[in-house]
Parts: sequence; structure tokens; C-alpha cells
Amino acid sequence: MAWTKDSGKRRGYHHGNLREALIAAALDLIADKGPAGFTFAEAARAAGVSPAAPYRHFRDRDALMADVALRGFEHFTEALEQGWDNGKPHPYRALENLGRAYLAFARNEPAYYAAMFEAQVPRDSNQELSRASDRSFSILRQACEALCALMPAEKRPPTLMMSLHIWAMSHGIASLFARGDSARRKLPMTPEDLLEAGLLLYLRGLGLEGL
Amino acid sequence: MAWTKDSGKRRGYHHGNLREALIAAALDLIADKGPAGFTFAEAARAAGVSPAAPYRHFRDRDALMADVALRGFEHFTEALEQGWDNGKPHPYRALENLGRAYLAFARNEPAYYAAMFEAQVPRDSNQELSRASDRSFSILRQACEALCALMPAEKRPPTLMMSLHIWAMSHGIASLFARGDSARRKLPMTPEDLLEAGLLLYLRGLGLEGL
DNA sequence: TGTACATCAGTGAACGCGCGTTCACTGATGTAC
DNA sequence: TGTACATCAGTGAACGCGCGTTCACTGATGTAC
Repeated sequence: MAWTKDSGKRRGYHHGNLREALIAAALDLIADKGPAGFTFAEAARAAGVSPAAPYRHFRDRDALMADVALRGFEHFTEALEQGWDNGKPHPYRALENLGRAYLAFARNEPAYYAAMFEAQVPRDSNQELSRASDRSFSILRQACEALCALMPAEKRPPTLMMSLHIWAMSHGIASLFARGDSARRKLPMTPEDLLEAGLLLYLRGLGLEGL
Repeated sequence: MAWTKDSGKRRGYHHGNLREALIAAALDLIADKGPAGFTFAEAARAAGVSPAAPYRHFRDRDALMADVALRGFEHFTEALEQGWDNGKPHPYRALENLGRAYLAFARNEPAYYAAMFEAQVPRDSNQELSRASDRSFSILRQACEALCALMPAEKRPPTLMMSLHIWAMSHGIASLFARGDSARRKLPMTPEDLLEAGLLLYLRGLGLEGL
């Protein structure tokens, strides 16, 4: 990974980019051993810095973890937005792509995924984090609204409920079958196909027949 | 909890029920601080026993964790079976109850739930554990088969896919909104209502209209 | 352009702590006869 | 029913280890004039 360490150039007394390097180290460690298996000291070591140095950048281990989760949600939002691509070429197809983006994120970024959803980061005490999480969800909600707009007004389901259902199914499939770490379960089909079929059936249940 | 400690009677040199006591202690600790926040030493202390004693019963910390997960799946299977209640009074209603049982388990047994789904217990290396997990899933599958039997044969969906969808949605809702620990997200409705509506819509999508 | 100084971001040594694990041991229990 | 003995399930002391955290420090950087 290009963003780890100092990519070659020798550092002097000042690291120059320690904050980023610590986060990168944390991600590596989390990916390796789960959210529990990362320590402040080890992250410092990985960044090639004394064990006291991280305290210049993070209050403690939990603060680093919260930052990892925060960045995770930011990247996640971005990934979902790209998947949705403003509803192009067609809202249904775009929702499918959004779902794919969800699964791809769980697969390719297991460390972020674990920090966001499984590390016990107290979201209540961290407004910034819960707002970032809300922003991710809002992409999904926006997608549901665009889909509902295709239906006659009197047949539209509540979009909040609809987006929660789709979130739950995507999250369930991602957590059980698509994640990129050791907790992934085997599946006799691709998670993408499973999700696609699930979305199709669910939307049909809502009366969104024509695609 | 009645099964913790030695419930009053003074123990002598032999604990008498140390294995159980250690598991109970592990559950308490996991519920408190997440799957990471439990140590062999602390479990021993909670059971009122020297730090060397647990080694008579478990090879190491991971073995204890795996045992907790295993028991979790056993209780989970039981809970799902009770919810399903052999399809009574009616398969659809019974499926709804099965879903409720799933959510109730996540809420009431957060420690088991975390050990089963979030602790990094390597399932591959533990055949007993993966079989227990399969047994839980098979209840759900059985329920789907009963529901499908209500449909004309040529309209029946593949029950494996159907049960995976329902598992994913239940698991997603449970993990995000129903779990009994600090990672639960707020929701403007009960998780039970959300799941019930989701199941209804999904089944409708399958063509299971009449309930 | 040079110099003085404040601030910043590191060092490295030190500390107390709790964990995992081992060891020789011992008290309690069960069983053969 | 009693006794001898094997086995089991604990003790408690000890060890090495790595972690989190603190401290006075120092090298590098930026800025005012």
C-alpha cells in the first residue's frame, strides 16, 4: 500500500505524516487480527516511531479507533455515491450498483468495515462519527426516494422504511457472506447475485414491478 | 444470574463446576466490554479461582471463546425452534415468530451474539462449531420449505435462496438495530415491526400473497 | 537576507500493571480389593 | 466396611512480556523583525 510508511524517502527527526501513518498501520493491524488486535504501541512501531509519539496526535487508542471509523464512513459514503451515480442509467440498475458497492466495500476494506460496525466505538459520544454514519445512510435513502418517484404517488411506500429494509439486507449479506476477513461464511453463489435477487423480490413486493 | 458463581454454598478445594463458571464469567465480561474485553485471568478471578485453574478445562483463551460461541449457537437453535414452533399456528405467522426470536436473541444475549458472529473464532478449524451454526440455519430453511409448500409447485422459489435472504435481513436488522450492546443504532420503530414489514414485502415479492 | 525565538513533533528511558503460562505442589475424590 | 492408592482439579509463586502512559528532553520548523 502506497500510503503506508514513508514510501521510501528517509525521514529525519520529524515524521512529517505521522497521523496518516498511524491510521494506515491501524488498518493493517485490524485487517490482520480484528479490531481487538491492534495496540497503540504496535501502531507506533509500524510507523517507525517511538511509543510516545502517537500521543501528539491522538488522545488514546480509542480516539485513533474512532478516527479510523470516521474515515471509514467517509470512504463508504463516497463508494455508495459512486455506485448510485445519481440514479444513472436507471434508478433500479443504479440501486443494484449501490448494493454492489456496499458488498465491495465490506470485501475490500474489512478493516474499515470492522471499525465502523463492530469495534465498540461509542457513537453517542461522538457526534462527528454519527453524522458521518448518517451521511452514508442518506445515500441509500436518496436512492429509495428516486425509485419511489417512479410509482404513482398513492402507491408509494414510506421511503425510510424501504431504505432501512434495503440497508438491513445489504448489511446482512455483507456481514455474513461478503466481508474480507475470517468471519466470512461460505455461500453457493456470489453475494452480489444473492443481493440482486433479494432486492428484485423486495421491490416486487413493494409493487415496483416494471423495473 | 443463577448460574454464575457457586450460588451461595461454600466451595472447598474443588470448585465443582468450574467449566460452567468460566463460561458464565466470559459471558458477563463479553457483555460488558465486547468480545475483546475478556481475559482468561479475569474470568478465573470472577470464578474465584487461581489463574492457573482454567487450564484444566480449556487449552487457552480461544478455546473458551469457541466454546462460548458453540453454546451460543445451541441456544440460538433452541430459540429459533421455539419461535417457529413447527409452523404453528400457520407457517406465515410462525415465520414471523421465528424472526422475533432472532431479534430477541440478539437483544437478550448480546454476549453470545457477539461471540457467534463477531469474535474472530475461526470456524473452518472447528467442525463442531460450524455444524452448530448450520443447525441454526437449518431451522430457518425448514421454515422456508414449509412456506413454499403452500404455493403451487411450479411457482416455488428455491428455498436455499429464500432462506438466505431472510437470514440476511434478520441478521442485518438484529446487528444494526436490535442488539443488546452499545453498537445498537437508534430506530424510529421497533426492530420487530421493521422485520415483520420486511418479511411481508419480501414474501409478497415471491408471490406468497394470501399469507 | 539574517538572526532570535517560539512552537511543534519527535526521543528514549522509565514506571507500574496485568496478562498468559509454567511448575512443583496438594487436597479431594473415586475405586479396587 | 476399611484401607491403599491413583487420579483429578485445584493452589500459589514465579517468569517474561508488552502495553499504556509520563517525563524531561531535543532537533526541526516557522515567523517576526
